[in-house]
Amino acid sequence: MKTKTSDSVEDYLKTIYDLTQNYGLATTSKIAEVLEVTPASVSGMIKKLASLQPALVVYRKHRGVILTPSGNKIALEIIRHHRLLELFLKESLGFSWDEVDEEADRLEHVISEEMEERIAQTLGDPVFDPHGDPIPTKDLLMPDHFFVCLNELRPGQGAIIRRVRDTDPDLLRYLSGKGVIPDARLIVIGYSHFDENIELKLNACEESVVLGPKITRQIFVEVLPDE
Amino acid sequence: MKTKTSDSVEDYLKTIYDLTQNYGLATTSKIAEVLEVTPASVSGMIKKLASLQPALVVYRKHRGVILTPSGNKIALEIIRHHRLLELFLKESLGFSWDEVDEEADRLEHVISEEMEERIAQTLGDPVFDPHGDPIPTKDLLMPDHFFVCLNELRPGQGAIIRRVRDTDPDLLRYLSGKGVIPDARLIVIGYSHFDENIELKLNACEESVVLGPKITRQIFVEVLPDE
DNA sequence: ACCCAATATTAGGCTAACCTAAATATTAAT
DNA sequence: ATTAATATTTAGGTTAGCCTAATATTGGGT
Repeated sequence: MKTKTSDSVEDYLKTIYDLTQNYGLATTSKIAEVLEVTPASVSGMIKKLASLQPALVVYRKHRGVILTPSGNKIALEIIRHHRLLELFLKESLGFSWDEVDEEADRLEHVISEEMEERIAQTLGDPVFDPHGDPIPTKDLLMPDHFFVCLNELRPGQGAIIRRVRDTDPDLLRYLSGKGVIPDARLIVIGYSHFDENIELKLNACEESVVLGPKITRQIFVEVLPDE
Repeated sequence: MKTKTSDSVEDYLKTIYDLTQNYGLATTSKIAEVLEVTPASVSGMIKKLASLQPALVVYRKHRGVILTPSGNKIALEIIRHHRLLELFLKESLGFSWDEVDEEADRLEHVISEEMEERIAQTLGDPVFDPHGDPIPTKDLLMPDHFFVCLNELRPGQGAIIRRVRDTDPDLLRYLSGKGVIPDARLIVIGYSHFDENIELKLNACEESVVLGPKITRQIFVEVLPDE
């Protein structure tokens, strides 16, 4: 009977997956920053992950790290847990979207296969979590998602928000206060190429909003055809 | 900012609470058996718990251990988590009563105050978990429960099952198969003082059941007045 | 091409929680 | 009251995952 991978290892694999997807590559210092440990600890753990049987990562010193198929599988299992839990906490217990990430970060390591399955069934095998992040299927395939990054839009373009890829509760509360949430319809009404600010008019709100690139790079939309 | 007590410490405190309640006293070897560690490990941990500031247990060598008020408080917090979770898993996710203990054992350490609160609200501040074990209130008072142990009943007496105080999934499945579950109505139809076996006729079942003392000592009932 | 700043790695230690084996205390039985 | 059996504690060791400080590598700017 193979013993369960530790919470810590699961956290590293999930982080490497996320950074690789959203950042292009997973570096020692980025991992350290996300997990709130020192770079030295990351070096040590990565070396260990690379030398496990089977290896969970491929490691070239000073070059960053990528997941092996085994590592990827575990990462996707945890990410499925995490995203199912986020949606479950929101739908079944009434959590708000800025609170679910933190709670799911702890629960993701301890739920059984059976609980995962029951949650998925209760929610009707959902494809997106409350932030619009895709939920891996039961056989660990990541659903395709073809959304456009909000920072690519220009004045005149209409769109529907599909994904807000950030976990900072303060930011999420700020955004939902302005109506910037998944499924909201908007039109871009301004752009400044100096600071890359984008001004939006949400259908559901009177006031327009100006968002900087740090935020717009985390938001993905479905572009609507011109009227 | 006081740092969270470890899962391990929480497990010890919960176990000491349970053994003290159900067994009279918590000995090193009983704790070791429940937690599936060696008695040597228990000795070590108990010494540590007793020397913490504030102490969580009072320890007299070779005499067993009891909880201090601080230790009791933490134990009750975990037991509240555990029992709320058991009921939640059964009511909201459709788990059966023999599965919930194991799942709750892992979840109890990681849910936030807020999640505890939301679960309690969703369930309407319940007083008993699926096995009939009382759930401590939000301010950590253990509800009174005046039930009689099934092994004290004799032929002719009627009763309603209120609590089945066991966590073994096999036993729980066996009992529910025979109709022996909380809220079931029964009449005692036989007793043997040689082996302390008690024979029951459940209202809901055709067949009668004979249960040995090891089982009847774990079952508590509300005795019905004579007809 | 060189050097410096940024990034990453190694070396050496610490702590929590477990283990085994040996020593000691308690209890029950003669 | 002694002894054997049982229960408990101590001594010493392991492992995972973290830390700090020291060292090494890389890559951009001149």
